[in-house]
Amino acid sequence: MALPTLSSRDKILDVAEALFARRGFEGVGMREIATAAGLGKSSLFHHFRSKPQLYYEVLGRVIERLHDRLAPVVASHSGSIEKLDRLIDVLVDALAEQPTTARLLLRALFEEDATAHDQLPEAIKCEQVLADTLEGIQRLLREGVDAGVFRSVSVAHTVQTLIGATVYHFASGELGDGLLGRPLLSAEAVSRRKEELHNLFHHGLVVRPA
Amino acid sequence: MALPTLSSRDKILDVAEALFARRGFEGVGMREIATAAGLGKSSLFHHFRSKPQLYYEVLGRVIERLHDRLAPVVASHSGSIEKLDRLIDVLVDALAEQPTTARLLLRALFEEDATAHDQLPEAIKCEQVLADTLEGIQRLLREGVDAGVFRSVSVAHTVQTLIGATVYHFASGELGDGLLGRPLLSAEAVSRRKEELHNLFHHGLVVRPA
DNA sequence: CCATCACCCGACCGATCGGTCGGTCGGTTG
DNA sequence: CAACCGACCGACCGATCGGTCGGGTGATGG
Repeated sequence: MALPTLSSRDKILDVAEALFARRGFEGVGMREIATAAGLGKSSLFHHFRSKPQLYYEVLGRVIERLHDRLAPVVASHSGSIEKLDRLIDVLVDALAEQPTTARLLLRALFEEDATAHDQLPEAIKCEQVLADTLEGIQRLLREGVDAGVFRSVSVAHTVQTLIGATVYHFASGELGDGLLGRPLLSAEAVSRRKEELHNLFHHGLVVRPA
Repeated sequence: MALPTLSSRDKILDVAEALFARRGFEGVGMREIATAAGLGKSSLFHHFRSKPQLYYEVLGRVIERLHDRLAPVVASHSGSIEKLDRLIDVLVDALAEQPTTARLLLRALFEEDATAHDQLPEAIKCEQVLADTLEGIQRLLREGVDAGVFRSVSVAHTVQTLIGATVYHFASGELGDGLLGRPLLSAEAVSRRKEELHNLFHHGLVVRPA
């Protein structure tokens, strides 16, 4: 475990990410973040202008991490089915590796900005990268529909289904099959989830009558 | 619009439901709820013991409303496929009719209880009814799998997919197809969503090669 | 006519919120 | 040596948090 004495700024971002993921923007105080990072509260404001700015910096990191993994998939030159399968795999992998991602992303996707933080440059960039990522997925689906490989669907609806089925799955308790409560992010569980989604999108749930 | 001068208690519950759905437990103050209900803050504490108690009373109403609509479906004596279809229809209808339901439910499903509210009797009842509802859906799926009508799946995973695909859809902005931003809860949009889900679970997304 | 009651309110409480201020410390620079 | 610097901190600010308290009001009923 090489701990290269990571800078205070990164340390703050890390603990803030964990806390915001768990309890949301309003549920976490700056003092709590500071003590969790081993600093005084005032020191946070040396590195970040305000609480919203810190929040969106955290969120931006998360969204960008995800974007960087998804972008090559949607930009690749394979067939629509393989692209969809790879998208599911990469998405599930990314969400499983960092448990904070799903929760922060889910909050970002459905939560309203109580106070108008939208003018923050960090918030604007977040929204931009996120929109870009989602639009990439839409394009992937649209291509498949145009090529006749996918059924004619509302791609917007399908994206939401895909997001809901993945992000929500990892954001919620991940109850697992029989092993209630256990964290259960084993490689086996992850590949099981991928298989479920592959099958659902390939064949649906209902067994073919013939 | 018959306004039967609904009791202050119900008025409080209504406005609190709307506010909690929008900004979550931590994001809403008692004073805001009070003024929105046309009362003084102290009056809230005449009807409800504490803020968590009010929150879980709100949540309980929502969950029970949903439970009451879903229970007859899972208890009915039709085939698994029809049951699934009806489940989707009823679920989508319920979420579309009251936009607060999806958001409150989503929060309840994935948010952690920051402070241990779990000892509240209202919270316990919430969790009970919710667990009962989810278990009913699991039973529905399990029956279908046992009867060979559904593919062999992890029913827990499938429930989460179903929840994610419906609850998340209505909790998020519901961007709609091309009409960005518009509320768009028209009957047409709702039945479109049902159709998408029916098709997904019946056939998947990929067009059959033969 | 008076007691009771549900209902409602303004004033207030201690705690905590995000954020500021003045200042200390250790490490470059010249 | 002095001058400067980023990192950090304790003390403090006004505002707001959930919650309490005592008292007011209007309808009810003996």
